Amino acid sequence: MADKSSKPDVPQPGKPVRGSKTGQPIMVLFDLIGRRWSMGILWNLSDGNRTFRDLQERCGSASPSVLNTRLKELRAAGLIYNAENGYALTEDGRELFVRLEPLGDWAMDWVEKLR
Amino acid sequence: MADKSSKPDVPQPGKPVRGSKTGQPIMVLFDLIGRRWSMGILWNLSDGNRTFRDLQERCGSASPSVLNTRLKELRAAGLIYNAENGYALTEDGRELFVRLEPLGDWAMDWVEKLR
DNA sequence: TACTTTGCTACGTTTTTCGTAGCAAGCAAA
DNA sequence: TTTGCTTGCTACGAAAAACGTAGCAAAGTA
Repeated sequence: MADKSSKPDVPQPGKPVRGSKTGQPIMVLFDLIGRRWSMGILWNLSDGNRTFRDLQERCGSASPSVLNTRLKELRAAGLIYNAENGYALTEDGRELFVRLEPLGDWAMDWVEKLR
Repeated sequence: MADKSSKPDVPQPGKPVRGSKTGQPIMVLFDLIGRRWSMGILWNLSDGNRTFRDLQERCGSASPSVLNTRLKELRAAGLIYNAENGYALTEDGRELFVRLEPLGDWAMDWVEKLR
């Protein structure tokens, strides 16, 4: 594994790999969680551990390869870890989730309004 | 393969174009804002109107084409609008930002910890 | 032992994003 | 009026990311 000849794949957390050059913390965070499935993964881990397959189902159309990439990224960033019975949020991950949670209720109203 | 002469480009809000099949509101929202630059744009509009160029600078490496796409998406979703002096948050956009704001302080601590 | 589930990797194909290069419109001197 | 600047965007080829599917080793189950 870790074939360096073809894929860079997993970005290092803390360094703005790609994205905002400013280096502002919020932008570093956005660069990490502002990707497909990242927030969905965190959201789905919030109420208990989930296996890879669980997450695949809950994240609808995420292919196993991207899902795997996202999981590695989030793990490298210290937001999730590999528990015995699947993936789980770390303390940091839970803290982040707490800040994400209010989006849930708001999204309901917003989607409602759009229809 | 549909029409080749024009780009689909702008997804319709409210319909999970690509992404989560579940249709859960939060996933619809994540599908919109969980893309490169989306949250950064909202963040940068929070403290006043910004021109296209302003946003380009603040969003570091966003190319004008993606930036334009993101702006169209957010506008279609009713989160931003085209004011006389640049782009601005709508009422909904401001409401969303309020829920995003706590991430800023947390990100500072988090990035600090990572170093 | 054989079968199933799980967690992933490989890999070829689409989609997205990037990185320029324009270009029309507005403005502001000259 | 012409010239030159800035702004908001579009075009387009190239690179990177995401997709979809196949497949495989390990662990669990019958």
